[in-house]
Amino acid sequence: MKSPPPSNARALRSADKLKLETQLCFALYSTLLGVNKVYRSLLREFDLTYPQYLVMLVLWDKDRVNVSEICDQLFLETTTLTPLLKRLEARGLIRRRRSAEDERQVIVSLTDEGRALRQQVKHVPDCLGAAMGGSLEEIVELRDKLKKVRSKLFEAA
Amino acid sequence: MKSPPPSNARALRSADKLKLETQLCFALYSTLLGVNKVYRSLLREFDLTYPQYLVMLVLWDKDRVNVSEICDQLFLETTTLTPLLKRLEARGLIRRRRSAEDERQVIVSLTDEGRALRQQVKHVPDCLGAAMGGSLEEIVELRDKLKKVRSKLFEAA
DNA sequence: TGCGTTTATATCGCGCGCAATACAAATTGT
DNA sequence: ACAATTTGTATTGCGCGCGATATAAACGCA
Repeated sequence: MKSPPPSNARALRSADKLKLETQLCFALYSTLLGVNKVYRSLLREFDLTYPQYLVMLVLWDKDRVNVSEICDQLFLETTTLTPLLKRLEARGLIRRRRSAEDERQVIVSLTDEGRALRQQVKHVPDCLGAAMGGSLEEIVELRDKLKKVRSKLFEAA
Repeated sequence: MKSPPPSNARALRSADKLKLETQLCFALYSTLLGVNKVYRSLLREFDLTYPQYLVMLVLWDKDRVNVSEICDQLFLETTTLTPLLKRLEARGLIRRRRSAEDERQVIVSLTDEGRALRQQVKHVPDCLGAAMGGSLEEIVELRDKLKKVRSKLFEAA
């Protein structure tokens, strides 16, 4: 009713910026909670978590990569990936072996079961597209805007 | 070079949909990793995590709410919030008391220290805006598109 | 009144996600 | 050749985030 207009019509008052609905970051955060929720129900039958599924995506694209290359592609730390990879190995989807050329490196490769899984999950991206709604154009646009924000964030941090 | 064009020029082949760079979900996931990274460095001095900060945002907007109302606003489960709230209480920022009217409810309220913290962090949203770049219009547009995706995801799951 | 159901919160177990730290292999500089 | 540095991975500790489960309070209804 009597809310005073800010001096600059495009700016927000400090109090408004502290509101949840205003914040892009919270929209991102809460949307990802929804993404995880959907992936959980989709990947449940394969006994996979979403981060594990992401590692499989990396390997299906390029087999036999070392740990730090997976780190780089997924924006994750070794600390996160080492135990995750061990679980994938225990599950029988991947193998981990020290490189012969460079003993420091651990080469991650797909097992036959890991390779075979690809066919079973190939419908998953479509399931998510359906769950999120929107046209292909909208999805591509949103994705590329996020990538831009992501690169800004990682160079800022 | 010799990649066969799909029957529908706007559609993607199943193999391409399984690539990381193609996926909107991974863009979301990895962008949030960047968001968390920036928030960690910003909130470090206040000894706050990002989810804890979100709870404070809820309380600064409306003091004296029960746990499930915080759950609803943050899209989180009680399971996540109960221990988080205990940590905030141990840190001296909030109080937790059983409601007198309904003994099942736990009413969460700000301490003086919790209320005072608001002034100290009010620059944080601007810091993130700067870290993410982009105009206010772009941010608002991206935020609202994410909200739309979020509502779809939660009704799908 | 009494009994089944719903609601609100809590406990437990597990898998991320990262900072701090450790350590061995590889590389570099002298 | 050897010491210092860098690189690649692993270990530990802690805070989410949620499914499965538990429990007490409130409610509904015969």
